[in-house]
Amino acid sequence: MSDLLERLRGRGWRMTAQRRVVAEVLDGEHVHLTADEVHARAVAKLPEISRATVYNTLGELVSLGEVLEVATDKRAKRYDPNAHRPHQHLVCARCGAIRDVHPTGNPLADLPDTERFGFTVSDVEVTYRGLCPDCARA
Amino acid sequence: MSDLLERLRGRGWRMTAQRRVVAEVLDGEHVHLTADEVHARAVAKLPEISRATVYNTLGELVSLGEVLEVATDKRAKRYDPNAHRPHQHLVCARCGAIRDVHPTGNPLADLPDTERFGFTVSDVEVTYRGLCPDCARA
DNA sequence: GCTTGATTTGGATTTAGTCCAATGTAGGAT
DNA sequence: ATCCTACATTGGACTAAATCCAAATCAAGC
Repeated sequence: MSDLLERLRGRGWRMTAQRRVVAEVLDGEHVHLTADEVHARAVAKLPEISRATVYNTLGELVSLGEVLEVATDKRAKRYDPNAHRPHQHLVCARCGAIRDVHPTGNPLADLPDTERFGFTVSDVEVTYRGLCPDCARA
Repeated sequence: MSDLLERLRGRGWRMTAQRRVVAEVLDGEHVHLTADEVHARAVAKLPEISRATVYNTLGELVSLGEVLEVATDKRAKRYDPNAHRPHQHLVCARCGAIRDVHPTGNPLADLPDTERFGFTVSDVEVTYRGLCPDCARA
C-alpha cells in the first residue's frame, strides 16, 4: 500500500512518478511478475517509463528488502512483493504457475553444524515442484 | 566414472568424442559448473567442440537424470553431476561458493495438504544461503 | 524559483541460451 | 570391411534478460 511509499520516503527515497508507478504495480498484484511484466503494467499507467528505470527500481526495492527476487523458473527473475511474511514457493513444472506456501517446521534447524562447513547460514529458500490441478489432469 | 558412459550406452546413447568429453568433464570435477565452464574444460580436451553441442549434451544428461540443473545464483544455470545422491545446496551470498549438504528431515513432509492447493508435489529444492568462512572474515 | 545531486532515458552492450541448415559420423546391416 | 542412414555436430545468426552509460531531466531543500 501507500505504507510502502511512506516507508520508502522515510528512508530518503526520492519520490518520482516512475518509482511510484512501479511500487503501485507491485502493490496491486499479489502475483509474481517478471521485470518485463512489471514494465508492461507500468507503461499502462505512465507511458514513457523506460525499461532501465524499471530494472533500477526493482533492484532498489530488493536491496531495501521490500521485494523478493525469486528464480523459480529458469528464465526471467520474478519479483515478489510479499517480502514481509516469510513464505516459500510451490511451482507447477508444466505451466509455471506459482503459489506462496507456508511449510511447517524450520528448514534452518534441519541443517546440522557438521553440514555447515563453517558457513554463517542466514537464510533458506525452498521451492516445491509438481503439477497444478489443471496440468495434472491433462 | 565410465559407469556413466556404460549406463548411457545401455540406454542407446550414440557415443561420440564430444559426448565422451562432456561426460568426462562432469565426472572429473565434483563441482558445479556453468555450461560455459563445461565448454571451456571440454575445449581443452577436444579443441573443436562447439558450444551448441555442449548445451545439447548437458540437456540430454539432464533429461536422462544423470546430471542436475541447479539455479543457485541468478546468472547462469549450473550442472551438478552428483545426481544419484539426493542433496541440497549451501551457497555463499558473497563469492558464490557452493557446497553439497544433507539436511536431516524431509521437507516434503513439512508441506501440509492444506498448503498444496491440489498440486501433485513431487520434488523439493532447498537452497541455504549465508557467508562462507572466508567471506565472513572479510 | 534556483541549484544540485539524484534519477531517468534510450540505445548500445553483454550474457546466457536457442535455433537451424549444412555437414559429418557411429554403428547396425550387408 | 564397406555402406547407409538416422542421429550428432557445427558455427553463426538469433532471442531474451539484464546491464551499462553519457546526456537530459527533475525532486526537494534552500
